[in-house]
Amino acid sequence: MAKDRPTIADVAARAGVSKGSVSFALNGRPGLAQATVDRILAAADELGWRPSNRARSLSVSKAFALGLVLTRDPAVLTSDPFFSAFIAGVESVLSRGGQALVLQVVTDGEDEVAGYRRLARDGRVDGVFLSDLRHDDPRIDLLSELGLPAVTLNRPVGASPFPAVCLDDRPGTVEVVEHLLQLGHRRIAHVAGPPTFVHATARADAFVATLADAGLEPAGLEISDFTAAGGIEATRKLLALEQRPTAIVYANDRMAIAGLGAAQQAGLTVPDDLSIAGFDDSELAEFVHPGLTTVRADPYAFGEAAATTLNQLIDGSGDVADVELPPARLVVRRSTARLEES
Amino acid sequence: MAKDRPTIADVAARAGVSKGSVSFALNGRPGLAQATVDRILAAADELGWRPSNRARSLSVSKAFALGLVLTRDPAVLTSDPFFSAFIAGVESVLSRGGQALVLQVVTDGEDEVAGYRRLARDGRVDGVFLSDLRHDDPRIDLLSELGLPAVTLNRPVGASPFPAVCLDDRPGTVEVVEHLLQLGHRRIAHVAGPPTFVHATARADAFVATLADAGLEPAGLEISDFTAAGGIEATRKLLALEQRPTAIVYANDRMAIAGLGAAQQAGLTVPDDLSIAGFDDSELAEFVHPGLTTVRADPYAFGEAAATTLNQLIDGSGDVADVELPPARLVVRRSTARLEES
DNA sequence: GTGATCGATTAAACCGGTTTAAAAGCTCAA
DNA sequence: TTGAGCTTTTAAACCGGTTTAATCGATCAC
Repeated sequence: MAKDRPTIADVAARAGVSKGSVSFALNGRPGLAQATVDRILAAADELGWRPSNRARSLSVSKAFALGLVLTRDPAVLTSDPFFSAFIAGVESVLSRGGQALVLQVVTDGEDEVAGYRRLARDGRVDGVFLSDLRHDDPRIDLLSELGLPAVTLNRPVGASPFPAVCLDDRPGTVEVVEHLLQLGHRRIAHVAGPPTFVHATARADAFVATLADAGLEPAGLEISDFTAAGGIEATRKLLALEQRPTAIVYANDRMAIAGLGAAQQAGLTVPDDLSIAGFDDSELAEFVHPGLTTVRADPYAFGEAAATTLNQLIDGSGDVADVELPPARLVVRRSTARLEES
Repeated sequence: MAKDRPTIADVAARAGVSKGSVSFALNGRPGLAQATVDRILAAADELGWRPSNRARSLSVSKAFALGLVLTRDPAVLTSDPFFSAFIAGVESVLSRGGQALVLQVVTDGEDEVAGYRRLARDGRVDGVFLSDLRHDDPRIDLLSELGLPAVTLNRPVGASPFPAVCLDDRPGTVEVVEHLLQLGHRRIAHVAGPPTFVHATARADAFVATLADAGLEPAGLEISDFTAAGGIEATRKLLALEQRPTAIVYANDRMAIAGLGAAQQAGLTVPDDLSIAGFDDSELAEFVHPGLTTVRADPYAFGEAAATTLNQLIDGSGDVADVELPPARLVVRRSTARLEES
């Protein structure tokens, strides 16, 4: 009943030409008479012909798909608000072009390497996105070795053979700190992400540098892990300091929201006793109490740009330039306030 | 340099047999002498041969991939904690078997239909997961029409030609309500998800039924939308009631956490003035202040079971039975407390 | 010794496209 | 009239597997 879809041979028969001519016509190759091309296109249209990308895959050795490997600890049901929007952005590019996105969620570093190897070995994808860049990221060498094209989300620290699509974290961080300084804060602490991650150190460095520009030192610098649990712990440590900070800047919203809870549990009122700022502008940020001052990027646009760039690299006409996206910007809500003289 | 990978012809040459024999040996087909099979397998092993699933795809008309289409509003950078763990579970099954997961994140109903059509038309996947079931879900007919095998996550309300993998929401909801009743609450309200969703009504129905069993009526029933913003609004309405509820049960954590913020903003202390419970046990649930009483499922196992079942359906030997997973269970934290007589 | 039977193996077709090399048709010059 | 030089078209090989039908060789009955 589900009548077989027409193949290129059916189109050829209907147009009264050979398979080869049909292929030429469909791919816009020169060398065919215009009249013939028109006839073939009409025939294809009438039959409702669609290319089989299985067949195309085999003959042109392409997968017509891009890959994303996310390394996440499933015990912590972590789910970045970043990625659903990012993926939607990627999708918007792939759906034109008839490409697909292959996703892998793996739980540790070993699986991660295995995941990329598998994508390459099975020829599942024509290229991959490299997210959550780490210092001396082993994936860069791995992908070079595998010969798998890639685009890095933000710029790795060392040399990289891959184009980078960048959304700079630092201006947002600078804005947060300057915002707090303007509110009169002088004892400002930072809860950073794991220093293995480039974006964690970038934010921490921007934090320290901005304070330094104002002639200040961090009132505390806790290295944490981007999780809510880590945020709680780091916050407790900071609040236990002799000179308690009057403001804490977190490297992501998850830690900030957890830290907000920790501060409240410790009997502090936010923002009266303590100002708090996050990073990401996750959905909840707006709706916790008090609303979280944070930094907002545009992950959807990030996804679009990354997909476009990766496709350019794969279609491979020459070098592909890095792309610079508008940086994340400060969003002020109620969790930060003018320092009360006490 | 990147020497071409060995093909089945190379293996055949090395083992001194024909291509066909190699194919038989590798697929464990009977009819070959054991000695020959051993020789072929050894040759394949020595050459490091791996099947090309592009070629296999073409000749057996299978994609060796499963699909998941998520409909999410990217403006609300919603990201279910459910799905990253679910996907990791799916992945754990697919990685054995050499399959891949194709993910689409779409932003509205039209794109959703187009997404499934595209997956089917392009032969991208051999089957799909049907999540976030709706009443009279149009996707069931759509997929039947497309002839795309599917597994539903939980059971649709009407007839369905597809096997269902079920993780019952209701026992958890019943437990929440009973927990609150035991704490002495009598005015308990519910913030439900959109009634189009089966799981939203399932939770709401279980809520109402459990109260009814105790001879009570809901102290309020707000229909919301699973978002934080919706949770805020619903909470405000409930708190404005003449007879304010002493406890609110939310259909998910996101609304509950937002509701928590709203209650605090309204000057209430949770749980002293108001008990609050969520659903999902998202990461933040444990770390907001006070820690959120909620209901926890095992989305990783859900993913495993769904993938296994879908594969059984695709490999298609006979009917596939529905799968019943252990239901979600109550997790008690600090956001619910004994009702203080006032 | 001949033919039937059966197990092991192979050649070739096939999946649905792309691509190459050759052929066919046409124009034009010598 | 021949053929050189184009443009247009086609046949066939190819991508790397699977599958079918045929073949080969050995065993067995008669």
